Amino acid sequence: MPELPEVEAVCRVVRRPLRGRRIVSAHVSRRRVCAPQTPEEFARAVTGRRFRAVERRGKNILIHLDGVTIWVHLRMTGNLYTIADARLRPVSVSAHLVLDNGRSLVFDDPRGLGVMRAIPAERLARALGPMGVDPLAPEFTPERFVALARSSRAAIKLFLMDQRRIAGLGNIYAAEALYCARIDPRSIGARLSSARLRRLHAAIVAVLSNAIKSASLAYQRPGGFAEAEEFDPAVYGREGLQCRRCRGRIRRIQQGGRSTYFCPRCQSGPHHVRRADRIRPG
DNA sequence: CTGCCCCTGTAA
DNA sequence: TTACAGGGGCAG
Repeated sequence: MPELPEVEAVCRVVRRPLRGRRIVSAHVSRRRVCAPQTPEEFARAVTGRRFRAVERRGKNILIHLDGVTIWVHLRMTGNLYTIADARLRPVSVSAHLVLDNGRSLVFDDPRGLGVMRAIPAERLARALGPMGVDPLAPEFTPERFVALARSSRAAIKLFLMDQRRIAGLGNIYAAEALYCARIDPRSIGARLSSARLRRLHAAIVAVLSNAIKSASLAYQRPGGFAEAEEFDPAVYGREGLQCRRCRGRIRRIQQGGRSTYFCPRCQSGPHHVRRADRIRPG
């Protein structure tokens, strides 16, 4: 379930119980989670090391030990938390680390799509691959955003979700930000005015900051944030329902193989490229 | 760009 | 039973 706000919440929650602790042992119950490393290699790489810092970059969690970083990506259903007794861990746990105070850090992931790998410090940047600017970092300025968006010929929602451009926006908050800024998700970035793009920039920051607040509050107990979720989307998952702003009807379309929700009445655009606008090849 | 894959759970 | 799910990587 996690997008940037939930990943940030996970980091905040896990920071305190890990502070100063050492890893006594590591156990992988789903080989895929640390592939292409073997569970043995993973365990060897992290056992005995001490926690130094927990950092978020986009939707990635970096748990820095001395000399090695545990790279965690929660994907769709991953969750990270500590429990008092590893024997009480749920069956959906992909891996767990036993700490020197007896507690355990568990990577709970029902769908098993998540990733937890040990990366030596010198190989970290390469392992993470090309990553865009984090929308909550100071470098995420309106100017930078406008320039980025202006250079994109993709539909604006796909652009927002491209982690190589902006790291951290996912399907929910991309849709919510576009709704907030009243921009049609099918709009082409390069064709949007800088005024509208600046509005979108502000919307992204506002939507994410707000979501972090509710995610941090909601995510306090093991078991996940799903049931505690207080955040109620304006468009996401509301197909057929009434728009709260204009009483239009929320629509669902497909973009990049995923659902996009928006209000066709109050989210307008320079629209997706129409046939008539295209220049004939040849 | 699209479609398919990874995997499991849930709802219609 | 099918469709869909807030992730991303890959092939075509």
